[in-house]
Parts: sequence; structure tokens; C-alpha cells
Amino acid sequence: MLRNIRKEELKEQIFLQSMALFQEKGFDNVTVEEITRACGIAKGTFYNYFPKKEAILLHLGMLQMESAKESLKRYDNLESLKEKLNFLFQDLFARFSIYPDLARLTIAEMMRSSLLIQAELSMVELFQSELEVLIEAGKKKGQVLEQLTASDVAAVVAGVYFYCLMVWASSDMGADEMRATFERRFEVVWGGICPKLDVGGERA
Amino acid sequence: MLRNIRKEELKEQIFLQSMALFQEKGFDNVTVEEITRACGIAKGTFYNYFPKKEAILLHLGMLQMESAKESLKRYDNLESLKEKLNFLFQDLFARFSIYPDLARLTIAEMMRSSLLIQAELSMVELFQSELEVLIEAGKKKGQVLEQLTASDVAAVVAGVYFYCLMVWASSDMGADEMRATFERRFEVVWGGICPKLDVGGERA
DNA sequence: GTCAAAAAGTGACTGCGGTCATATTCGGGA
DNA sequence: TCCCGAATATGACCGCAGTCACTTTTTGAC
Repeated sequence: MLRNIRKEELKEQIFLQSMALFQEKGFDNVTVEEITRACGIAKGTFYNYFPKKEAILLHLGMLQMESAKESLKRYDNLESLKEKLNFLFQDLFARFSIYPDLARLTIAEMMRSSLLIQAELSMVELFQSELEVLIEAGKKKGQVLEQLTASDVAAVVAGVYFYCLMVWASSDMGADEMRATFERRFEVVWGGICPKLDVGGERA
Repeated sequence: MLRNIRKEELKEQIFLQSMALFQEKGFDNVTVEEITRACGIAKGTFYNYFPKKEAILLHLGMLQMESAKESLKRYDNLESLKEKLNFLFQDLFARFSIYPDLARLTIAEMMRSSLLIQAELSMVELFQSELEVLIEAGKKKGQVLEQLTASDVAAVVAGVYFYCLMVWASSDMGADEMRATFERRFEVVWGGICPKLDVGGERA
């Protein structure tokens, strides 16, 4: 169907126009009518593409996660699970800091939707399951304590990550500071995930 | 001022009527006018007591945190930091499961507000700083690795806790299952916070 | 090319959260 | 007891997200 291509193109246009307006005026100061006017369509049409105004933010979050997942492939040859995870998170942080103003809204919306929308799979769960795959692989190579499940480890790591995102987004912390903060905290949990490596590692 | 007592009483009444209606009909199906009608006051008066409709949920969250903090005092004589934290979290989980339907909204609102409201101190930050006090005390007794800061440890623990809350609220998991899940994950991070105790502990 | 059914587009309309100018009540100084 | 400024209450009003009955366009079977 040619129709489907058109549809995707229009969705993309709505998304881009929205982002431009949001950055210019702030999310709350942009009305759906304004967005549709900028796209040359009627207000109702917007809702054929996004169920809510906030869904634009979710779309952004989804794109960022997907592209981070994409870039993860480049690190596939790395031996160390810890390094791999670190690269992944640094990538995600970098992506979020592209739109620092929208980031907090996006993060808020990601969390909100994962709590409130009874969709099959929320973004947060999706993210955790991605992590699980990595961790399971690392576990097979003996980089994770035997008695821990990949699911629990993924949840712990995801928890620390999201908490960092949250605190970052609600403060005036710079992206670099956040990265450093996350690394310190990741180090703490890693001690519980694979203590052996730490003993021979860089710690005093 | 007698006025202040009256004021607190009315605020409490608005809160209680709101909670009753929310539980009966669901948050989204209750209008502010309905709440005020139930209290025998005008719509505008509501906004003298709560800045937004969602602020009711924040108030609930705040009350729960405060009462958990209160009950924490009962555990003050416990020697082990780990146990203390565990009791605290079990307490909080218990409180959230009193209103299981509202819990997810409350949690969502807590996180949202901590991201979006530039208030002096968000609830999440408040919570973390409470944890810090406990952890700092534990550290002085040698129950936390020397090289870790109380702030980082508090953040890690809070991250795991909030993540559990999030996943619980967005699933049909029962309160007991959540508690067990949290304990497992708490065990993981604790391994990074104070590995020594684990060696002589219950693990294989 | 024709036509019917499905898909996509439309914008007037609704309902509600939140505001604000005005009215009412209170409290305490004289 | 009276009066005035401050605190509180009020409800008509506004703006906007989201809906829906209707129109236009597209598609593909014949």
C-alpha cells in the first residue's frame, strides 16, 4: 500500500513540527491546533496519528531507545559486560542531553505511561528486557554471580539508571556530572553483581 | 489563630472526600466540582487548598512517607542497617497496598512532580535525604564500605525501591510478590554496599 | 471507467481543569 | 460595640485537549 508510506510520512512531519514548536515555546505553551496548523491539517487529524498530545514525547523516547539499541551493536565485540552496559548508558545519556528541556518531559512521560497505560509493553519494561538479554549472555560467560537471575540484575541496573535520569532531569545538573554520578553508582551495584572482578580491579 | 485550625480541618475534609470518590469512581471520573459539592463548598475554594487536582495524590504520598518515617523510629534500636532499611521498605509497601488502585496514580504523580515541579524539595529527594541519614549512621558503625558516600548508597537503594514500586504499580503483581521481589534485589545491591557481611551470611 | 466500502480528514462541539474579579467573613484594635 | 483590612469563599468564565458525526479521498474488484 502506498497509503502506508504517506501515513508514516505525515506522522513524521507531525512529530518534527511538534518538536520544533516544543523547543521554541515549551510543551505547555503549544496547542494541538498550533501543531496541526503548522502541518496544514485539521486538528482532528492529529489524533489519527497520536492518541494524545503527550504521545509525541513517548515517540521521542522510543526513537532514542531504538537508536541506542542500534548503537549497542557496535559494542557487541566487547568482552566485558560491565563495559558494554556502561557504553549503553553513556549513549542514552548523550541522547537525552540533545534536547535537555524536553528530556525531563520525555522521561516523566515515559515513567507516567509505564505506570498508567495498560499497553501490552511499556517502554520501561521493554528496556529491562533488552538489558536482560545482555546480562544473560554475560552470566553465561561467568561475569555475573551464579545465584542471581538476569531479571533481577537487569531490574537493579535499570532502577539505578532511571533514578539517575530522574534526578538529573529535575535538577540543573549538567550531562557530564550526571554521567560521573551514574558511573559511581553503577560501580556500587556492580560490586553486588560480580564482586570477584572488583577484588582484582581498580579499587583500593 | 483559630482560622488555621479551621483551614487544616477543611483541607483534611477535601482530602478525605476526594479519596472516597476516587476509590469509588476512579481518579479520572471524578471532577473537582464533584469533590467540592461533596464538601459543600464552591469549586474555586478547592484551589485555595490544593494547587491542582493531582495535588491530592501528592498529599496522600506525603502522608504515607511521613507515617513510614514515624514508624521507622520503632526500629531505631535495631543494630543492623540492612534490617532497618528492609523494615522501612516493607512498611512503605504495606502502606501503598492499602489503596492499590490509587497507588499507581500516586506513584506516578510523585515521580512526575519530582520531575516537573520546580519546588524546593521534591518528595523523591526528601526520601533520599532521609535514607542518607540512616546510611551515614550505619557507615559510622562500619556497616557500609568506607569508600562509598552515603549519598550514592542512598541513591542506589532509592533507585531500586522506586523501580520496584513502578513495576509493581504497572502490573497485576500482588503486594507479597512485590515484597519478595524487592528483597531479592535489595540483596543484590547490598552485596555491593557491604560485601563483608554477605560472606559470613546466609548465601551459599 | 464505475461503484461501493473502507480509510483518512474535518472542525464544531463538549467537558473539565484552572483563573480571577468580586463578595463574604473574620478578627482584633479602638 | 463598631469598623477596617486581611483572609477566605465564590461561581461565571476561559482555554484547550480530546470527541464525533459527517465529508472527502482512496482503493481495488468488476
